[in-house]
Amino acid sequence: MSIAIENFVKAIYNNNSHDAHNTKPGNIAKKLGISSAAATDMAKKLAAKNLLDYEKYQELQLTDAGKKMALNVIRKHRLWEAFLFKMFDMSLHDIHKEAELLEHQTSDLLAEKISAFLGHPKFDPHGDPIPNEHGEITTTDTSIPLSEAEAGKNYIISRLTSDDKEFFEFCANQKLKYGNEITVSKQFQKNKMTELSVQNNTILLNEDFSNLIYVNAIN
Amino acid sequence: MSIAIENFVKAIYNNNSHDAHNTKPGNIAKKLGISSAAATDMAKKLAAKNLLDYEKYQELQLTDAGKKMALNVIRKHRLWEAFLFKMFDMSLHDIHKEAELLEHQTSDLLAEKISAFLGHPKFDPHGDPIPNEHGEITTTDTSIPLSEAEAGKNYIISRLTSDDKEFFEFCANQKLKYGNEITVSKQFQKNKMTELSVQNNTILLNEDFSNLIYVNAIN
DNA sequence: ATTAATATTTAAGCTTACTTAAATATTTTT
DNA sequence: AAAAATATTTAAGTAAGCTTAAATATTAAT
Repeated sequence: MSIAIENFVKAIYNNNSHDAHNTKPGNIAKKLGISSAAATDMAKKLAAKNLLDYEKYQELQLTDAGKKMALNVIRKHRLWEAFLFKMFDMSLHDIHKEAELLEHQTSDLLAEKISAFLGHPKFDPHGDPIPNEHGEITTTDTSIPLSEAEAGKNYIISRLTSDDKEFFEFCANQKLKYGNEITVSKQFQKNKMTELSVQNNTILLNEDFSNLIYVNAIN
Repeated sequence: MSIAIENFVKAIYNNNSHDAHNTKPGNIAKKLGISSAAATDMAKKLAAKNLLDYEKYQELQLTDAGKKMALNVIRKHRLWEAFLFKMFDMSLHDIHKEAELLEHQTSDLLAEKISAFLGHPKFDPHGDPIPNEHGEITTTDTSIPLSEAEAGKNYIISRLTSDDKEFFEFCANQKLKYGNEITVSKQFQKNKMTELSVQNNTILLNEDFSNLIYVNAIN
């Protein structure tokens, strides 16, 4: 299957994985940087290939085959991220961009070699789960966005969910990394800011950023 | 530039690098597995982009820009080969196939990271020279095909010039690896066979294979 | 030096993956 | 519930990268 098709099913899967209501052609088109017309066209073509269900004006729904394809690409993406992160001194954003390209040109064999080399990791450097070779995600995610965390409690950063360069640069500078421990000191209700401390730094986050950072409470 | 274009200039460069007379559209077409008509079309298009000189019925000649592009792709190919060879237990043939895909999806930045990690190697696992980041090959090749080696002399294997799976499997089994020392025991003139020994094995090669293995004499 | 065999080029056509513009349907607002 | 705003779909068209078949040129053989 082509790169365009792989990116299409991946975009649907990613848009669909948490909430489930932004997979109309227009949403996917925006994510991929193509026109809505192109997305509608592609949706029809992929429906014919049995990768998704298409009904006019409805949300696009991946079939099992479509999900499997998406998860296979996502697996390769996240394995590359984990691998490049371990091997080279590169920013999360640069790593993401490389993985975005390499994911489509990686055999299942090479993916397995990378996975084995890394000890079959369950998460990538953003904390996103890595599907196994059968396209299954075996971990259950109990994390919540930082915007919903409770003041006075401690958390571990479990996911950084963004592709944005500025976001990653900010996180890197402020030690907001996957696996790091933080303490939420205050949630400002009116202006929706979150105050927290990491490694003796106090940081104030607006809602945009605190929604992109997922955390797990420490018992 | 597209993958098709990168492969096209690469094929011309490779066909042209030793001898210089098999770069007509038909030769390139055969190498790329496309029709001659498609190759002629592409040649005209690339001439318009100033990547090569095209004259009807003549050999295709890369311009400086075309050579630079070819060498940039070849650099990435050979860096990937060296990297995968070092990191993973994979056959030379499999490594070649992966590199053939990855070479087109690798930023200059990542290529530099790989090169630095490997200590800026000058050769890939086949013994082919790795161009530097400016597209220059700084090593001079004094090797000769094994078919032209002298009986009774010792040599170091300097290049294995093939993409063929059977060839690589044979070489791997017979310890015919880049850098290994061999002794040529006899050249059979009539049937063009070469007899040699590697690590206490005696091997008889036909012309097909002895032309693909390049060696350097040991003083 | 013709003829025969090959190779290259031209021409017409196809598929993929887009585009823009217009038509149509859905959603939101009032 | 109708009007306004928004989104989706349809239609027509484009560029890249191929194909096959026919025309033309080159190369090899007699």
